[in-house]
Amino acid sequence: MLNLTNQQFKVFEVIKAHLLNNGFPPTRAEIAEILDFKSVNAAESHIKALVKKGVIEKVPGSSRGIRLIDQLSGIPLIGKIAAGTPITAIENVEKHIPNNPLTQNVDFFLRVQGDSMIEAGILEDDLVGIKSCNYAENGEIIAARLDNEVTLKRFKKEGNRAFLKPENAAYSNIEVTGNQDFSIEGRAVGIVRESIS
Amino acid sequence: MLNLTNQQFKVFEVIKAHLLNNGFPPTRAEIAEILDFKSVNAAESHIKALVKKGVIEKVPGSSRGIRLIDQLSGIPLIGKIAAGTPITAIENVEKHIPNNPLTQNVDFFLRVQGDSMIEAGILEDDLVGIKSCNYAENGEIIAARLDNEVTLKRFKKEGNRAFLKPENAAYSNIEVTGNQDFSIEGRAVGIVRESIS
DNA sequence: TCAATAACTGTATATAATTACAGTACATGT
DNA sequence: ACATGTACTGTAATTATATACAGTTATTGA
Repeated sequence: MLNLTNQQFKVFEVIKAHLLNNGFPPTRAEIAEILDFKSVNAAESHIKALVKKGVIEKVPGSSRGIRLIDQLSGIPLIGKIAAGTPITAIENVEKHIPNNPLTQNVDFFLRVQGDSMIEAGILEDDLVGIKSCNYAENGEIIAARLDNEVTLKRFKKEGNRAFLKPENAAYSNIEVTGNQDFSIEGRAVGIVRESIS
Repeated sequence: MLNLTNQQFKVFEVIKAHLLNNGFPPTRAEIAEILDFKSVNAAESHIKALVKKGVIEKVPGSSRGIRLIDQLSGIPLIGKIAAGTPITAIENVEKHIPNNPLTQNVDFFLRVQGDSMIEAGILEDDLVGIKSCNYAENGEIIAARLDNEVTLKRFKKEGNRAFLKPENAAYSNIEVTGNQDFSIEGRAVGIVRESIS
């Protein structure tokens, strides 16, 4: 999204706002009027610049033929986590998913690897919606980082010991000790399954 | 949504699809071309009818000046099914969920009641995305209507017998016989879980 | 049987909109 | 010093689009 000049950003915002308020993109003349340009061509050349910079798309010959590329809005989907990177670092982002009412509490999605949570109804390749936080209540399903791997497990305290508990009888509990590099990335608040078999 | 004639509904669907695919509404000419009308005025008069019936809004003088009236866009979420009604009948619709790329193949969502599919990772209160169809391949998870109740089960053929198979050892298979009022509403193509416990 | 509505074709026109071209002015990096 | 980019004004042509009007055919409820 960067590289945009002030004016280009304003034009981008006008397009976005018009879409939100009206349900369709503005014309050059409408952009010019809103930003008080005296020539429609001012809008036109800003649009060309925005296309060049990859933040919008044009449909030539079509009235109002403007599409936002808007890759940076929406909720990031985290694929594999590169060692040593913050979880939402750009290199970890597989794609972005537009916001919608079903995902209002979700900060990012994690794609599930493996079947360790199968008994909680969470299958491989499911997208787990995660709300960022750095603590967890007993019994919550959380995304935790253990020695630079992010894993989804149920968090259990027993006395003064803490465990990451898979929901699959085939796996055993992982005890969290001071020897490990342990941190909580967030708690699971939803699931999206894109295909069913 | 009712009160719409078949053709009016088609026009409405074309507008919705165009918005989803292109980010802006279609022109009269585009609607006419898609639906194979030879006159743009066919589209125009359907639009007028849709406005009259309150499902779209027009911005006079504006190219592509069509807005969907909110509630009817998006994907219907079906709660309880009233006996004897078509599944997507308006009285069955709990709310509408905005379209998004994760739900591109979904015609409607069903809210899961009960735990009969728990071993397939489908839990109570999950929203199951359904793609409408009236047949099923062996082994697919389908939404089927049996004597005016809609149920989600795995469809199994064995020889010339057909079964609806729960994915929960506590339940037993249901055989589909000619004595029942049986029909297939669609097949499951996705899951959304709004909360996790 | 009449009026109303649906569902179109076909023609026409005013206006909405894109887009090219010709300028001006200023800033920046090479 | 010069090309390149930003940021506009102004004009104009072509095309895209909305929308009115005049018909036709078929269906439906009063």
